[in-house]
Amino acid sequence: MEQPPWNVMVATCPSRTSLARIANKWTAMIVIALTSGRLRFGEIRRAVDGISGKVLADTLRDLERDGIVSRTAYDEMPPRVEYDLTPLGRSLRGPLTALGQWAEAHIEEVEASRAAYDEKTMPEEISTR
Amino acid sequence: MEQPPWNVMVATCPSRTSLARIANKWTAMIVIALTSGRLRFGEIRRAVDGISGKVLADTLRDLERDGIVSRTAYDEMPPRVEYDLTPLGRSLRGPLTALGQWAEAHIEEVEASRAAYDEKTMPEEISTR
DNA sequence: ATCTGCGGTTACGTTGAGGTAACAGGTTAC
DNA sequence: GTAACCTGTTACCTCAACGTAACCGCAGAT
Repeated sequence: MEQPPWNVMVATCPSRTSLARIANKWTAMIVIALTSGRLRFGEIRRAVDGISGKVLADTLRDLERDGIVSRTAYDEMPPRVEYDLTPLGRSLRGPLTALGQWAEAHIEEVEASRAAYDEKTMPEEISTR
Repeated sequence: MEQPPWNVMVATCPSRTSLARIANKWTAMIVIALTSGRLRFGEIRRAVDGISGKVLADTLRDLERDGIVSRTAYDEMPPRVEYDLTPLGRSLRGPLTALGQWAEAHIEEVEASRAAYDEKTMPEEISTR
């Protein structure tokens, strides 16, 4: 395999648009949700607590367009559509679940750091306890 | 290690704010840039091509607040400030560099998928109606 | 001394992401 | 029949992220 000329650190490189798509909280949560298998729209919406229908629809469309997620619409009534990770999308599970687990594992450290930072930079007013 | 009660899939869980911070294109690129070692503000700005001074300053401040990046200001003239990954930040290098490499490695697949998607969904010409 | 240049930061205006709520359309209940 | 309901999508409006450009403070040049 040749070394590709693509470089996300170059502003005009197309790979940066791809990085922007995958380095995104909604993308991360949707991919994490789909890790356990294919899901319907409503199921993803319930799995990714707090996501609005619009954002979910938009993000899924972008992910489908980029070949990360597959969309299968069944012509029945009421309408049913199932989403799944493509092989390409499955290759993202590792890094993205790692980010999710990192956020959960280190939130206490992060919050402690935030408290120390705020204490140091802001005059002591609220909190103090 | 006990299993933490934190869960990024729950909208109100504090870990989600942390996920939002790290699942971000600017964060990813800055961490990638700092992977090779500590850098000054201007050096990061040159490394992360196209980032504006404001966004770089804001993102670095947030990363410092979260304990991911350390900031060392030298009291000399002209002013000099160096940024480095903390141990916590170093634990992000793996997943974030993986995302960067993914973007570079799969951009051709992604672009092909986009082209196919656009071809399929958009008619050749705009149907004037 | 004043002028110029650079590193880091901040004020302001614009754009685009995201939330709200209504919609399409078929199926069931009446 | 039609009225209510369910799934996925879309129109509209708000607000925060982002880029532009000016700013601040001092060193070195003139």
